[in-house]
Amino acid sequence: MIQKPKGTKDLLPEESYKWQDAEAKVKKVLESYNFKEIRVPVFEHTELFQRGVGETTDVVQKEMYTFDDKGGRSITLRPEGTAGVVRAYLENGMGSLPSPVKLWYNMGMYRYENVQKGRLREFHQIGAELIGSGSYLADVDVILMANNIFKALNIPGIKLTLNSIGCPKCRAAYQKILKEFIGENLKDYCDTCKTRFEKNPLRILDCKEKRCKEFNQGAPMMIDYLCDECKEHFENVKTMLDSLNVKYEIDSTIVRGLDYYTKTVFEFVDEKSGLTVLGGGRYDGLVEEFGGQPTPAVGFATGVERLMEMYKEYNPDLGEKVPDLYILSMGIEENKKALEISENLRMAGLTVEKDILERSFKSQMKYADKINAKNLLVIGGNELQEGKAKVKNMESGEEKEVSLDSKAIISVIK
RNA sequence: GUGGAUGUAGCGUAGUUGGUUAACGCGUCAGUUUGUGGCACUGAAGACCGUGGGUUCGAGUCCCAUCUUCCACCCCA
Repeated sequence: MIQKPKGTKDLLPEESYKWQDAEAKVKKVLESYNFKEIRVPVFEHTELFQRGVGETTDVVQKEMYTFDDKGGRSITLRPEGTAGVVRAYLENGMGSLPSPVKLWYNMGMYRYENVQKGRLREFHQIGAELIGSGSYLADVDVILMANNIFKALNIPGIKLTLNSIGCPKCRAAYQKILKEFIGENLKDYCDTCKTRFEKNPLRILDCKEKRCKEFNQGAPMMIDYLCDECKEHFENVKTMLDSLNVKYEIDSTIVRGLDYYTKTVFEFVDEKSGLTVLGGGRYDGLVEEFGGQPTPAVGFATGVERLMEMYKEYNPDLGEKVPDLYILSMGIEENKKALEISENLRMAGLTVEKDILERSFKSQMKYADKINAKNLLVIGGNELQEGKAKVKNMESGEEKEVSLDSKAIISVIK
C-alpha cells in the first residue's frame, strides 16, 4: 500500500467544501481592497529563495525541497510566496502598472520540517503583497485587511502583535550595540545563539533557553534604537491603529524568520494554541535585491490549514451542498425520460442525481434519502403514460403533481 | 536534526500469560413477495493485524529495523 508522503494531507470532499467557503470569504475581503489574484510557479530557481528569503535563515538552510532537474538546474519548491511574487512583478514589468500594485495569492508551500500540530510539509498560504508604497498608510491598510479576514471568518481570540526591526542602516548600528551587550557572556550562551551571534544577532533575543533568557535581561531592544525615519514610520502606524481602535501589543521579540523584512513586522496569534496564524511585514529592500528599481512593499501570509482549524471550531454548522433532486426511474423508456429531464435541469443550474446503477425501486429510495436529496421525482410506467408525475419534498414528505416537463419541474423545486 | 508515544476491515474499537477458520459497532451493498426513504430484522462484501526481518513447533500478541501519525525542542503559516 502506497501512502502519502510525510507531512501531506488529502483534502476530502467533506473538508473541501468548508475550505471553499472560507476561501470565498477571504477573497471577498482581499478584493474589497482591490487586490488582484496572482499565481506563480510551484518551483523556482533555488537562487531566488537564497537571495530573497536569506541565506542564513532556517527556511533556506534546512527546510527547502531542492533538487537538480534533468538539465542540471538547481530547482526549489517554493517555501513561501513573496519571493516568487516579487520575481513575477519584475519579470512582467508590473512596475509600470499604476502604483501601488496589489496582489494576492492562495498557493501550496513546501517546507521540509518535522511534522507537528499545525505544521505540515505541504501547506497552503493565502497572502497579499502591496508593492510600491513606502507610506505607513500601506502598513495600516495591510494590517486592517488581515484583521478583516478574521472578522469575515468569525474567528475570535486573535491577538495582533507589532514590532519594528528598522532599516538596514539603523539595524546595523543596533546589532553592534547588541553584540557589545552580549560581549563576554557569549561563551555561556547556547550553541544556536553562538551561531546566531554571527548570522542574525536579533534572533538571540528570541531564544527560549533559560540561560540565554537570563543573559538577555536588560538587553537593548531594536525598537529603542530605530533611526528617526523608522521611528516616525512606526509611530504613525501605531497612531493610526489607535485611532481606529485596533488593539495590538508591541512585542519587541518578533523578528520574523525571513531576512527580507524591514521596519514594521506583525503577527496575528491564536491565543488559545499560541500559533501564529498570520504573519507579515514590510520588505522595502526586496525588489531592489532582485534587480528592480528601489521599491518599498508590505505584505502578509496566513496559513490556510491553521486558519481552517479555527474557522471550523467557531463555525460548526457549515452545511454541505445537497442535490436539488433525485430522479427515480426503472425501465428503458423511463430511463430515457429521466435522462432528458435531468440533463435539462442540470443545464438550468440544478444539482440532479439519478440512477446509474440500475437499482431496485427501494434501493433508489434509500439512496435518495442518504444523499439528502431535497426532492424526489418518480418516473414509472404510469407517469410516462399520463405525462404527469409527483415531486416529493423529502424533508416534509409533501407531494406536488406536475406535468413531466423540465420547466414545470423546475418551478416546483424552486 | 534530537527526544517521547502510536499503528488491527472505510471509520471507531476488542483481541486474556504467544496456540486452531482475527471479533464487535458504525458505514457500504442486497433482501424482508410485485411503485415511495429515515426504524427494525436478515444476509453479504470488506483486514496479507503499517512494512521488512528475527525468536518459536506456532506471533496481531515477544525482539530488531524501518515507515506513518501524534506530541515536545528548533523554526514558522
